[in-house]
Amino acid sequence: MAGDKSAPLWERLERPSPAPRQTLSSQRIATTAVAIADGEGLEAITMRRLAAELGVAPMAPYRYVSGKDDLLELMVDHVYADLRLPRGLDWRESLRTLAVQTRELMLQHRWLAQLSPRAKLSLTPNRMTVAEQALVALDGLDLDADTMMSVFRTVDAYVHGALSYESAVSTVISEQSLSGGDELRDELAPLMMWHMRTGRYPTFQHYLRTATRKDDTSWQFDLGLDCLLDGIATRFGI
Amino acid sequence: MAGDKSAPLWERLERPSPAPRQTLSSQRIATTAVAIADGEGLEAITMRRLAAELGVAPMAPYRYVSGKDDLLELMVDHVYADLRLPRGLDWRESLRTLAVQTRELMLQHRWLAQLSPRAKLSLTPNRMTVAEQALVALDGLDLDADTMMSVFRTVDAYVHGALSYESAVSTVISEQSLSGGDELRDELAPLMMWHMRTGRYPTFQHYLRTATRKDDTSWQFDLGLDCLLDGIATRFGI
DNA sequence: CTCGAACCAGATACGTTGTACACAACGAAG
DNA sequence: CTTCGTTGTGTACAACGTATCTGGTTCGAG
Repeated sequence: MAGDKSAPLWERLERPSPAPRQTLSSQRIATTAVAIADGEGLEAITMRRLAAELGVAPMAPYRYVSGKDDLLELMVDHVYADLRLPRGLDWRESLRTLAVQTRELMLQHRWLAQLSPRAKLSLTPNRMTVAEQALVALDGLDLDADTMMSVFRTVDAYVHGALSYESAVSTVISEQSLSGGDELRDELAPLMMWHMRTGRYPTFQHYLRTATRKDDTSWQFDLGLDCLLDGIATRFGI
Repeated sequence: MAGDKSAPLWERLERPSPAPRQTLSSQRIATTAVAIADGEGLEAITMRRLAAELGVAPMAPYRYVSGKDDLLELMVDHVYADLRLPRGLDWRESLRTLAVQTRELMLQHRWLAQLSPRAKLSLTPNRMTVAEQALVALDGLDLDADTMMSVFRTVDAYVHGALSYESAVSTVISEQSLSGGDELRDELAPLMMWHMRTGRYPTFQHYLRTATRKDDTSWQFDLGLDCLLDGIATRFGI
C-alpha cells in the first residue's frame, strides 16, 4: 500500500507516514492469535488472517515464527502462563487444583483440545513449569520417579479427555450459535430418534428419558476427578 | 479425459473402455480412507488423494459423502465396528475390557485422537453400540441414570486423554521415522537440555535421570485405569 | 555526520486444498 | 429406439501455507 508507485505524489504525501518499526513482536502475535482462536475457533487461525488482524502483510509474522506450527506453540505457551498453582497444599489438593484450573483454561481456550500431535507434545516453558509443580506436589511421598510421573499423567489424561469432550460440545454449540445443551440436543434429535427407533439401544434410551443432569458438566467432571484421586490415594497409601 | 472431443477418433478408440459402473461404494470409500489415514496420518486424507487411491475423479466420492466431514464420520464408524465387548462380565471387567480395546483401537488408528469437535460428537451406529454396551454393564447396580453415564464417560475420558498423549508420541515418532521413545528423546534432547540449564525444573530433572519405565506405556495406562476403577468401585460401593 | 550492514515488512507467486456446477456416459424401463 | 435417473468427469474458483525477492528503516562504527 505504502509502496504503491502508481499513486500520485500528492496522494502519497497525504498518507500517514510509514508505521514505526517494530510493529510486531512475539507477544503481540501471540495475544492476537489467541484472541482470534478464542473468538472464532482454531480454524479461523490463518497466517493471512493473523497478519490482517495485526495490520500487516501476510508474510510479516514469519519473521517471528517459522511457520504455523511455531505459531501454535507460541499460543499454547502464552495461555499456559495463566496457570498458577498456589503453594502449601498437600499432593491431593495440588493435583485437584491443577486439574480444575486446567479445565478452566481449556474451557476458556477451547482450541487447546484440538492441537496437532506436534503441538500436544511441545515442551514450552510454561508447560514445563506446570509439570514441575505437579511433580513437586508429589515429592516426598516415597513414590519412585516413574510412579510420580504416572500419577501426574493419569490425572492429566483424565482432564484432557474430559475436556476433549466438554469443549467439543461447547465448540459445536458456539459454531451453530445455539444457546446450550438443550438446543444442541434439539438439533441432534432427528438423528437420535432415528437411532432409537432401531430399538438397539434400550438402556441408552432409558438414560435419555430419566437423566436430569445431562448438562451439569462441572458435577460430572468433579465426580470423575474425585473417583480418580480416591483411587490414587488408596493404591499408594498416601 | 474420456470426454475429450478434440482428440482424434483413433486415439479415443485406443483408450480403455470406461470403467464399469458402481465402482464406488461407501464401504470402499471408508476402507480406502482408513487405509490412507492409518498409513500416512490424518493430514494425508485429501479428497483428491482419496479419489486417486480409488482410481476415480476428484469429485466422484462426493456422490457418497457430502463433504470431508462426512467422510471422517464414515471412517470413525467403520473402525468402531471392530470393538466387540464380550458378554457375561461384571461391570468392572466390562469397563476395563472396553477401555483396553479402545486403547488398542486408537493405537491402530492414531488419527482417532485428532478428530474435529464435530467428528468427536458424531453419533454413528457403532459408537452408539459401544455406549449401549457400557450402560448395560452398569445396569442393575442401583445407580441412577446420571451416575451411570457419568461413570462411563469418566472412564472414556481417561482413555481418550491417555491416548491423546500416547498416540501423539507415536504419531511424531512415525512422522520423523524414528525408531522409538529413545530416539524421540534424542531428538528433543537439545531443547530439554536448554530447559534444564535454566535450573527451574529440578524435580523434573530428577525424574529424567532416575526413571526407568519412561516408555512402558501399557504399564502407565493400566496403572491409571486401575486407580480409576478402584475409586469408582469404592465410591459407589459396587 | 556519514555510510553500510542488519533488520523488518511488503509484494508477488506457486502449488495444494475443499467443493460448486455443468456435463457426459451408462443401465434399465417404456 | 428413446427416455430418464444414476453415477462419474471436467473445469473452475477462492482460500490456504509459504518460498523468494525487493525496498525501506534503524543503528553502530568510522
